[in-house]
Amino acid sequence: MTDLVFDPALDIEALREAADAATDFLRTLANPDRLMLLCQLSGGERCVSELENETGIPQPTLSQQLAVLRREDLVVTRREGKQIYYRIADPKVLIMLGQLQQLFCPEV
Amino acid sequence: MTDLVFDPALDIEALREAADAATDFLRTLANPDRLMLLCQLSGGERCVSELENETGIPQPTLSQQLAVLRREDLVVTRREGKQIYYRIADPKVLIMLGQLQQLFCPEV
DNA sequence: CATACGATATATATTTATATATATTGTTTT
DNA sequence: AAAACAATATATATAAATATATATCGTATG
Repeated sequence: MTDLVFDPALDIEALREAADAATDFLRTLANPDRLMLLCQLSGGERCVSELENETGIPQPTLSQQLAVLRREDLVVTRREGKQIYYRIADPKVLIMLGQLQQLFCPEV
Repeated sequence: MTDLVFDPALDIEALREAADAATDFLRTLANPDRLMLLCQLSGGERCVSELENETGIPQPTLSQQLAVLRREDLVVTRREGKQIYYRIADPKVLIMLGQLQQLFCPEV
């Protein structure tokens, strides 16, 4: 019998609240387009047209998915002339990307 | 400028494949009921009625969400008389639960 | 003011969640 | 062994959320 990963002292309502917060976060990552965008942004900020070239995601889809990431405060933007640059704003994203890479990109 | 979390040598098609696999996994976890069930199971196997008592999730919902976890091979079952016992079958689940606990249950 | 860049709106399709009812499997009692 | 009961699974219907494509709009720059 392994140890509990979640402490039993964390009662059921507390667990449910934590689970709600965690699933909000997970749902936001759980889309291939958004996950790829975050991977690109993990290497530093990018403007929309750069992301479009790097990922091949069509612009309106890109814009919609970036809006989701903005709404969840996972990224922030900065305007420079006509370009809008995106960067990761939540450190949890980088932690989770590192973990996912270990689990799903073992060869790297 | 931080380092890329994902190696650039991982070209875009490879990245997309990894992203697809990762998002399948994330989507399965990205539901409060399923996440709570996995948290309970992280402490060792449980039968359905135990899970029902511990989580308060109504039985048909429980059974449906457990079916999702089975279909994705995240859990396996064992019958003992009338009871069916569930346990975690994929080590990635435990790793991810530990990570989520660090990110979302800092007080524990 | 024309053009480039990006955001927003709308429509449609697909997926996922939730509730209720019913079926299946196994156990216990007679 | 048949009947009654308990545990779990499945089916069906409906509602809600999400994804995807297309079209349109706004803003900044040259």
